Amino acid sequence: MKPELAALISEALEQLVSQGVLAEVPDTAPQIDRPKDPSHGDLSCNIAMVLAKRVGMAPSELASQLIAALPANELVDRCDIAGPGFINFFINSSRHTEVVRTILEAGAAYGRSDAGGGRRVQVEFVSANPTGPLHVGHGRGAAIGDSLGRLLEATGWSVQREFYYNDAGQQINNLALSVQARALGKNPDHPDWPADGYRGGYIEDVASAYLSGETVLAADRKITGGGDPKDLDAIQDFAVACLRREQDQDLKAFQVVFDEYFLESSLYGSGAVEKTVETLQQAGHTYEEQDALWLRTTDFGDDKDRVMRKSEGGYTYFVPDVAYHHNKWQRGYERVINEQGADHHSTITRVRAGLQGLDVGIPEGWPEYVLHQMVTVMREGAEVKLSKRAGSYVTLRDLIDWVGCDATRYFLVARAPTSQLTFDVDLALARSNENPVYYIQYAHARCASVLRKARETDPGLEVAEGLAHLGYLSEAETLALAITLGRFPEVVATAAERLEPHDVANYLRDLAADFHSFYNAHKVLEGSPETMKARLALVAATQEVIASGLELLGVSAPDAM
RNA sequence: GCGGAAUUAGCUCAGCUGGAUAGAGCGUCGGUCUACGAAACCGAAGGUCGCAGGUUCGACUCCUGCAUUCCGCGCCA
Repeated sequence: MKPELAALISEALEQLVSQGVLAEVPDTAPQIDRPKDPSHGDLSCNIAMVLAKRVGMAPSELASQLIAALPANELVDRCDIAGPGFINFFINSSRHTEVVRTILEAGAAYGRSDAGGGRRVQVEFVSANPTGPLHVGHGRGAAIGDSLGRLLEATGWSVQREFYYNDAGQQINNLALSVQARALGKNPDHPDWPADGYRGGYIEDVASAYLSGETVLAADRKITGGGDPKDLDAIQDFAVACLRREQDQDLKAFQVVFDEYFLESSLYGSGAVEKTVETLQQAGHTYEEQDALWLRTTDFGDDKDRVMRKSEGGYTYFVPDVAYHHNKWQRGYERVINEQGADHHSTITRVRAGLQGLDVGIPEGWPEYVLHQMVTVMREGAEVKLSKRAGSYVTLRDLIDWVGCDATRYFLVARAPTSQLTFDVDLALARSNENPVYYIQYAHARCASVLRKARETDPGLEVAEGLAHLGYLSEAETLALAITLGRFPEVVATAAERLEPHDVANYLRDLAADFHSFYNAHKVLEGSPETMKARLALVAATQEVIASGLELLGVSAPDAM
C-alpha cells in the first residue's frame, strides 16, 4: 500500500512540475508513514513540509496543490491537510479487508519475501565454551540468534547457523584440572584446588562419571571415561564430551538447531592459525617487542596494539579468532552475523582489525555483530544468582524447567538486545493478561476454537467462502484487526533488516490485542451467513499470521490451551 | 581514566531510523460472562522522555557536554 501511494504522490509531483508550480521533481522519495492517531488517516505524507522551504511556498498551500494533482485512483478514499502540513490519506476500507484474501491465498508464505535473493548468510551464536552448562546469557543469545536466522530465512536469505566450539586453550585446561582435582577427592575449598578452577557441582558429576567409566555420546563421537585420575588428556577429552552433550541437550530442549559446530582445535590441526600469523607478518602489520609478536591493530582503529604470540610462545585467543573468521570468509560468506554477549564487545575491533591486516579484501564492517546485554533473573521478588548445578550462575536449563521452552524463548527475545533484561520467572508463569506469551497464544487458540465450533455445525465449511463477502467487514474493531494483519509483511521486513526480532514480539502483542477486542465486540458465529463467513475468513487469517509470527520467534502456536 | 550500552508512567518495557495530543501491559480505581474459551474486553487516573545546550518548519529520536547504572579494558578466552 505504501509504495502504491508513494507512486501516486510522485505522479502528482511530476504533474506540478509540468504545471510550472514546481521547478523540478525533488530527488527525495516521498516518505509515507502510518499515523498513530486514526483520525489522522491510514497513511500520511510529510512531503509538503519537507519541500515547502526549498520551493518558497507555505506547506499547506503546497499540500493542497498536491492533492489536486493526485491522479484518479481506487486506493485513496479522501485526504486531508492537517497540522503543520501533513497530508493524511484515508484508504478505501475494501482495501483493508482485501488482506484477508491475500493471507488465505498465501498461507504460511504471507509476510515472507525474497529480499535476500537467496544469498548466503551465516549466523553464529551461542558459541559457549564447553566448560560448563549454558547460562541464561547463552539462552538469550540462542533465542535471539535463532530468531534472527528465522527472520533472515523468511526474507529470502539462505541461512547457515554455526556454533563455535572453543575446545582449545587455557579454559579447557582449567576444566581438565578441575575435573582431575574432583577425581582425586578434592573440593573447591581444598588448598590444592586449581587457581582458576571451575567450582560448580557439575564438575563433580563429570569426575564421578569419568571414574566409573561411563560412556557419553556427544555430537559425532562416543567416549568412555578412562577412570585414571592421573591421565589429564583422557580427563580433558571426557570432560569436553560430557559438557558438550549437556549443552546439546539444553539446546535441543530449547528447540535450537545448528548446521555446524566449528571446533577451534581444527584451526590448529589445519595449520590455519600458523597461516594467519604468517599472512599478517607478510603484510607488514606485525612487530616484535619484549619477546612477543604484536599486531598493529591501532592501524585499524584499535586503541592499542595486541599481542599475537606471547613471550612464552603460545598464541593469544585473538589469533584463532581471526583465523576462524578468515575461514568463514574463505567459505564464501559475504555476510556473517555474530550474535554475542555485550561483554565481548571489545573483540569486535580486534577481530575486524586482524581481518583488515590480512589484506585479502574483507570489507571493514565485516562481520556484523548483534550484541545482547546482561540477563538477570528474578523470582519471588528477589534476584536469583545461583544454580544448584552450575554454582555461580543460573542456567538455561533452570529457566526451561521453571517456565517451559515457549515462555523462556519469548521473554529472552522480546526485548531489544541492547537493553538489559530482567527475566521475571513469576511473570513468565502467570496465566493472564500480564503474560504476553499466553496472551498471544490464547488469541491463537481462540481462533482455532471458533473455527472448530463453526465446523461442528457445518462440517463442509470452507473458510474461503468468506472471501466473497469481505464487504461485510466494516466495524471499527474489525477494520483495525485487518489493518494490523496488513502490517505483518512490513514488520517482518524491518525486523530482518534491523536484526531486531523483538519487533515481531511487539507486533504479535498488538495483533493479539486487536483480535481480542474484535472478538469481544462481535460474535463471529452469529448474524447473517455472509457476515459470519466473512468473519470466519478474518479469524482464519488472524490465526495464520499469529502462527507465522510465533514461528519466527520459535514459540509454539497451540490450538487449545 | 578509556571504550561500549542504557536512562521514557509507581513497576516491566515499546516508540516504525526526525513528525501531529509520547504508547502497551502490570499495579490502582470503576464497569462487562445463565459463556463462539473472562488465560478476555471496556473505561479512568498516572509523563518537564536523566540534566543542560545545539542543529530545524518540527527532537524521546541527530550532535556536544554533564550525571547515574551496567559491561568491558590481561602476553585469559
